[in-house]
Amino acid sequence: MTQPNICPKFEKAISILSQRWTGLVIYQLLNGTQRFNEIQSAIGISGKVLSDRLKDLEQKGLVKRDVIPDTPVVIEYSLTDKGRSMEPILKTIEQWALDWMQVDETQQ
Amino acid sequence: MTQPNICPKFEKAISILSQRWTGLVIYQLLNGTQRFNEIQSAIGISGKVLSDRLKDLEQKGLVKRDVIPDTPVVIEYSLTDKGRSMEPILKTIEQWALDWMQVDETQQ
DNA sequence: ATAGTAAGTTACATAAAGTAAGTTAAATAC
DNA sequence: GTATTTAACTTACTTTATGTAACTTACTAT
Repeated sequence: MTQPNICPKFEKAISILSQRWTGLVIYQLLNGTQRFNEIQSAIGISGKVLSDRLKDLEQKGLVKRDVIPDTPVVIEYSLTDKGRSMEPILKTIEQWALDWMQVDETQQ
Repeated sequence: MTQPNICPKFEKAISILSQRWTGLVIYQLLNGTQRFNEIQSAIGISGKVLSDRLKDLEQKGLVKRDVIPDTPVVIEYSLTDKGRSMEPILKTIEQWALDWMQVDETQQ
């Protein structure tokens, strides 16, 4: 047996979540529509990687990018239905974190 | 605002899950105790990275490594209680995958 | 003796992420 | 009206993570 035997849908889902920052970006957008710099300062991601992630998430249909023709132009990011459907996943992780994670310096 | 304002426990939890392969390794071990090569061939991970991940998960208290003094020696990996406590997370992801993921070549 | 298996490790190559400076366009600030 | 600031990125470069393939060690089977 050299071929993986994992459900391809599950594999795809977990490959999304296991990309660094993706979970945090979606978690952050669960709070509602936000602008680039808001997301960036909220989660402490670099502009370059946030830009990558947002493009990727948009392309995957999880995030919507809206250009508001204000002056100057404003760009708003929000979750699509598909994006919002990940809420139970993030909430389950949140609960697990509260139950099992301890924050101290001596343990990584 | 330049500092992140995310709950540190949540951040820690999601940093575990957003490390490539970690979710799949735990998911795989939900099926019960397994040996190195079993995990490797089941999920299609390289020996090097699996070795890294198992050490890491052991150090985080999620995975237990048992040396069975058979001849030749057998090494078994299994989840600790803490590791098994991630089951709801993985199951939620699994359900989401069934509901929302489509597997085809035209979409990434 | 020779080959095979389990559980890794090592050396090297490629890809992803981080850092910091630069870009564009419009909006104040002086 | 020139100079600075802000938003939303992009570019160039460095560091870290991951992948690939060959090697190791200890035992077993042929």
